[in-house]
Amino acid sequence: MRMSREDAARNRSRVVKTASELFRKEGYDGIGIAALMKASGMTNGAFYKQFESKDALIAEATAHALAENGRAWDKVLAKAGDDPLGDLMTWYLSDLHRDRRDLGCTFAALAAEAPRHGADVRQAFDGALRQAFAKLSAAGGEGEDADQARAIRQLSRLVGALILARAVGDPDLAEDILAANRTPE
Amino acid sequence: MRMSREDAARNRSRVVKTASELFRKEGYDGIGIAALMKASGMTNGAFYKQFESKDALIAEATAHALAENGRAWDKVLAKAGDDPLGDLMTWYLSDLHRDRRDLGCTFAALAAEAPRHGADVRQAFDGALRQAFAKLSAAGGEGEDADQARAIRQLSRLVGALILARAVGDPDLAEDILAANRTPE
DNA sequence: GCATTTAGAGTATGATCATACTCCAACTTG
DNA sequence: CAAGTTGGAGTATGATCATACTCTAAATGC
Repeated sequence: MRMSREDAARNRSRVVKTASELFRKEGYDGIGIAALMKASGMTNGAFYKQFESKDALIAEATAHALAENGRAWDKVLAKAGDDPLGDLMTWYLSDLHRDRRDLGCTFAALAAEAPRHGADVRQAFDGALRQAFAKLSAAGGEGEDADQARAIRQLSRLVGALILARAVGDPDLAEDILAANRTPE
Repeated sequence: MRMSREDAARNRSRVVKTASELFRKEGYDGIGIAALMKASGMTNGAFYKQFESKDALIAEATAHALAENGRAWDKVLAKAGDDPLGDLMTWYLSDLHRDRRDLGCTFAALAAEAPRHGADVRQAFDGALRQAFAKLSAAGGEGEDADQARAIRQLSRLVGALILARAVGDPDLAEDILAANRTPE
């Protein structure tokens, strides 16, 4: 039965949001259209009225997740004290962030799968990465926005640390990895 | 038709080796038993004579890949000059390594998928990570084997950098990420 | 307010998934 | 050399995959 334009748009957004969380949690290949639509409160029949293909949803959900991550960074930086970089790292390397892949950093959750996907997905990573570098650079202070290379190193380290801490079986080792990385350089 | 014990063992090893490469390239969910066996020169019918399940192969192939990576590190360190850490980083962050996911670092290729898999897979990562930390610590010199935390930071950064460089669409950005990380601290 | 459009449900498609059989030639064991 | 064993081929299973239909009630456009 037909919905109003508003309802339909709301439903569509819900699918993108649900997909952005389930892809982060289960991987792009780990969740199918039927399960995705069910988790969004609809049936598979509705999917192709809203999206061209699963690949199209992957691109859109990835961009959505990356934008949401960017807003989360801004929020942390907005309420940061006199050491914004330290606050950002503490938050990023928290146990909570380690345990919530579905709502956490998309770089850590999905960047490793990006090489197997289309140009639109990769370009979303390009843009989000450049923004993250800029924010880290600004938060670092010292050389103002000067040292982009240092920001690149810092983000690389954060992403690697979160991925490794999540991969590990021994919780103590996971904690060691996070703790060792809670330092600016 | 039955093979000799030796032939059967050789076939089994070939499946593990092929799987270790194809899992790294396509992800654990990105390749099926039939395709895997075909790539190993056999048919799916033979698979369950050698392996308990796909999960069992995942654990074995992951351990194999990690062990092979360890040997590659040893080889690089063995022929290193007076800056073993620098040589290791240059090799790890090379364009060649970025482009060959199938033969490259298993941390970068599969650690992001490990949280969705069994204890045996995660434990393989535990052991391989501890070995990598020890090798980095030794290669770093200075405080001898003292500073494990620094080794953890270095590996986190290497793994993150390789993942991000592979994810990106713009080749210049990928190169910037690799270049910025070719520095010891 | 009637004709047209459409979002979503329901269902069908053929491919591929992991797993489980049967069958048999050739190996191993005695 | 005969009997017993087994690795691999071939094939079958039922589930799930992405995608594509039909149908219908309700929203929109005139």
